[in-house]
Amino acid sequence: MLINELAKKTGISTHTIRFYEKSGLIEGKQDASIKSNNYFHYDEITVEKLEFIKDAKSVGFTIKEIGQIIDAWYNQRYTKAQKLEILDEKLISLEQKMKEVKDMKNQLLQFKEDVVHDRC
Amino acid sequence: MLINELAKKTGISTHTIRFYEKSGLIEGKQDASIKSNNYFHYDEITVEKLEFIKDAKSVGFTIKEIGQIIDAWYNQRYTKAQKLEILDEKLISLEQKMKEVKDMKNQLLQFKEDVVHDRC
DNA sequence: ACAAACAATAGAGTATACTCTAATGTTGTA
DNA sequence: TACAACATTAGAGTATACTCTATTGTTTGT
Repeated sequence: MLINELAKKTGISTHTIRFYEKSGLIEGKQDASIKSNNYFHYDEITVEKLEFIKDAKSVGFTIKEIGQIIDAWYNQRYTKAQKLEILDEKLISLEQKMKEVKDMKNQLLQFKEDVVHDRC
Repeated sequence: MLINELAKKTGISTHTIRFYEKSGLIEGKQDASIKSNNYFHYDEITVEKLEFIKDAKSVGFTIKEIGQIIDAWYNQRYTKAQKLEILDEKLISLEQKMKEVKDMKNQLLQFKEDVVHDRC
């Protein structure tokens, strides 16, 4: 599929898709047999990657971190051990994030208590 | 205390503290009785606020959102109902974030499985 | 044939959140 | 009293992650 279809399928703008491509997160293929244009073609894996990027961004991973995770999955240049190391590292940071969110939740609940009982 | 002591106590640079002050998150007081300088003085509440800002930033709240939460706690201009509304809204977004983090954790665990079983 | 829709590229612009520099004035200590 | 350490303000610079504009070329439907 071409970039417009990809954008519609994922809800991510063509501009942002091109930005992600420049950032190395996804990769389209140009069809050498078509000489009249240099349009990029995208596959279902790219759709999957973009969906993953959306989720990963919302939990606070940076473009760089998302790139590492995608590589840990799709890139053949890494060994199994390297891939697992990257994924374990990200899992640890998610555990940390989970704890931070829980603590913040308790903090806000405490704030609510304080408001209710006029302690602020 | 002056800004340098505040910076040391919180581990936040004087530059960043001033940035937070300009952003309306904290507020120092100038002592009118001292005419020779216009130094700002900070209290323990400000220390508390800065500690909170650190935690709130790490869970992904923006400066604007942190400002709302701080106001919900310390600002007298809001009614009790308004304060509770703000806090409830942030609590909901934390629940959402918790779910996203959990889902991402499962996704990464799945990636690990795929790596281990050579499915990528 | 031709206009509307779509494609690529380069580069400029925006928002957020700092981070640093420069200029200038104040305080504390040897 | 010199001078290092600290204070303020204004404004410039940086990093991240987009977002938009302009230009040029291609494809498709009437």
